[in-house]
Amino acid sequence: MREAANPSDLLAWYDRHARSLPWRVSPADRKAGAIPEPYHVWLSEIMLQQTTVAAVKSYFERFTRRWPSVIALANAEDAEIMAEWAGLGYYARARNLLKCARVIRDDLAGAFPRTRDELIQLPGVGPYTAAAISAIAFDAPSTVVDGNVERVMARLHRIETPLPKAKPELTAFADTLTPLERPGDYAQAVMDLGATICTPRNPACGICPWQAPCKARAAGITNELPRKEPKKPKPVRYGIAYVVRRLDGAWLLETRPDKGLLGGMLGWPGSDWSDQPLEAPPINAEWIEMPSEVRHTFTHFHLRLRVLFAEVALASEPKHGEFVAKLAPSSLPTVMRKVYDVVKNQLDAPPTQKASGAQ
DNA sequence: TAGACGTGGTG
DNA sequence: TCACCAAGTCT
Repeated sequence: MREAANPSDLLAWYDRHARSLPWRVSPADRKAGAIPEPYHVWLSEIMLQQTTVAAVKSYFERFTRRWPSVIALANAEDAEIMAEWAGLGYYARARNLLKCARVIRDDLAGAFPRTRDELIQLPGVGPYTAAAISAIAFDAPSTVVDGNVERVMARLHRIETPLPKAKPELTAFADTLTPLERPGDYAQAVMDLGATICTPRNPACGICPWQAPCKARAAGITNELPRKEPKKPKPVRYGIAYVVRRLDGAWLLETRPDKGLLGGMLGWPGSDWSDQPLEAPPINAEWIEMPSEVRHTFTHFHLRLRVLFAEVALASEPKHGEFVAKLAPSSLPTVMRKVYDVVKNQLDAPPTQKASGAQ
């Protein structure tokens, strides 16, 4: 007779195997009375939305070094935040991060709310993040349901309904397991289990603290769960990026509108990304097409960008955008940095023989 | 409610 | 090479 999954077994595993993360208070420190900074918990949770731990680490370090408190972050310029977020993706998160920080500064006396119901009203904070902050920062018995927890619950209970339809059922199962003791550690423990043991492919069932109660393991179908609805194919879109360098080395860039793709981020002027007619270049110039196009895949389409480059005189007046004297490529979203790289490589290449074959 | 919204690592 | 995937939210 199989025993039901026990939160204590998972917590005991977590005590031994918790990952050490820059924003985390270890189970040992927590038992000694340490409490995580709500600011750190909130910032890390926003960054971790649909984003891997490995990608988040350096961003978290840079943000907390530059803005040590939510007030400091609230006082930052929009452009500073967007530039520091560049490369992490889902830029609406950065815009909502600032909105949220300013709500906390202006309306909440600088303090994060403690309950799930209050937290979920903040910009950029949804059901998962509200539960995570209340559990991890305030040790409230909130049930966190992210992709990890969905996968763990689907396997533990052998839920064969495909996602996202199975979500309510999985949430209900997760709810029955959330303990009143150490709920903050428990929330992190389930997610660590999903990230390190109960992985999407080739889970390490042999060392799983919940292997005994796991129904998917008993049935030998761990690799098939959770089931998911088939994805729609991504269309290909085409466009042109116009890269203009002034003779003093300044680059012509524009800040994209807040709404939509790459909203609020710096980017090169360009055509729309579609099979539609092309927009006129942003300045009168002699255009040179770069030998390689830029390919980039977004969540819902593939993009192929032709890159046209021009060098212009100091007095040139662009039709739109503005010249940036000192461009930090790291402040560009990745697709725009790829465009920059193509131009930079071409400009740096030996003018005569580009295909030397050396090395 | 289903689609928009980024990116880098992985098998 | 390429589809899948990751600590989701918003509209």
